[in-house]
Amino acid sequence: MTDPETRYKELVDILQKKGTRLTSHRVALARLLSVSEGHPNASTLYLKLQTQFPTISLATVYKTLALLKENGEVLEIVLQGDSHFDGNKPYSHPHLVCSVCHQIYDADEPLITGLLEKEIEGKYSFKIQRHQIVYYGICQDCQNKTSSDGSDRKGIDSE
Amino acid sequence: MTDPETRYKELVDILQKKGTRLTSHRVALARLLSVSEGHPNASTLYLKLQTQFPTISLATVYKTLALLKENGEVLEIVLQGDSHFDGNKPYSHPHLVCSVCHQIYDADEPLITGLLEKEIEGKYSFKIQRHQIVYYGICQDCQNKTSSDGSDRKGIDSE
DNA sequence: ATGAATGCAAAACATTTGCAGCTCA
DNA sequence: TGAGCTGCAAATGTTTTGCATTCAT
Repeated sequence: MTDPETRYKELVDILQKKGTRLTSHRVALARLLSVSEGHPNASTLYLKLQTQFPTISLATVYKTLALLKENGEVLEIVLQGDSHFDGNKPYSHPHLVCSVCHQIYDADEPLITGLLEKEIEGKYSFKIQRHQIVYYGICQDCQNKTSSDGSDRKGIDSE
Repeated sequence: MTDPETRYKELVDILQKKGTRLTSHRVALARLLSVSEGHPNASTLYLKLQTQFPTISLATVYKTLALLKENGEVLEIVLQGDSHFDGNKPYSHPHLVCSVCHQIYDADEPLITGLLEKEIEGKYSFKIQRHQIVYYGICQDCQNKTSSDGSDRKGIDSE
């Protein structure tokens, strides 16, 4: 949607307007989130930040993610084992999780989603606030890797 | 779907046919799962079993749930904090989670689901194996409790 | 300068694991 | 009888918390 630079400024702006302090670590996490294309977890974000900010702590990463989430600027995807974070599309949307490589892909919200939610709200008298939709399966890359040439090719391809 | 008694026999049958041993604790968990209407987590199952089997351990509950899950007889619903289990409808289907009372409700799979999955499979070349769809919001009970008479009524109603 | 934010280490959880001993088949 | 199962306790891994110190404003 928005380019990383714009999104970065947006995130910093929001923190500023909320009256929270713009520490170097928060700014760095905002920048990292804005340029992240995947769906990193807290540890991954921490490790990446650590190269530039050797004193940053994992606790600060968690606290800053919580802060951004409270303000609706980060989407948390709760998976088995740990949570993953999206600071670029912080609204409910479906994800595809590959059972082989464990990569997480974004999916567009299908057009009928609105109708579907209306159906559920009517049928169960349930007021929907948000959703987490995850499809598990095999991604295109992993289908190609395992189908054509068979057998396992440890160490031949990139990880 | 099936009544508890039938489902209980089914579960025991499956364990038997798989060649695993029918220990008293496994049989008890099978029975408990078959009569459970909600979506208990491991601790809840453990606590309920403990009243009849004081020596049962939480580890055994986890191991037995894993065994049943491997055989496709239990559905695990991964939520923030812990997993919940359904031994009666062990196939992917949507759930509604109330943000107020944290109750988990079953939803029927909408009829268009098949089409939706075909759309995703085509668009992303992703081979879907299963899904976990969770809608978060306010359930009917909690809407009624908080809307009409306003304010909080601690201790007046049942928990 | 002062209160919010930080790093650290410890705590809090759910879940898993290793293993000696028990028990179902 | 003996492999599979069990309970126990310890280990694991993620996330949270308490608190003295630091730092943005």
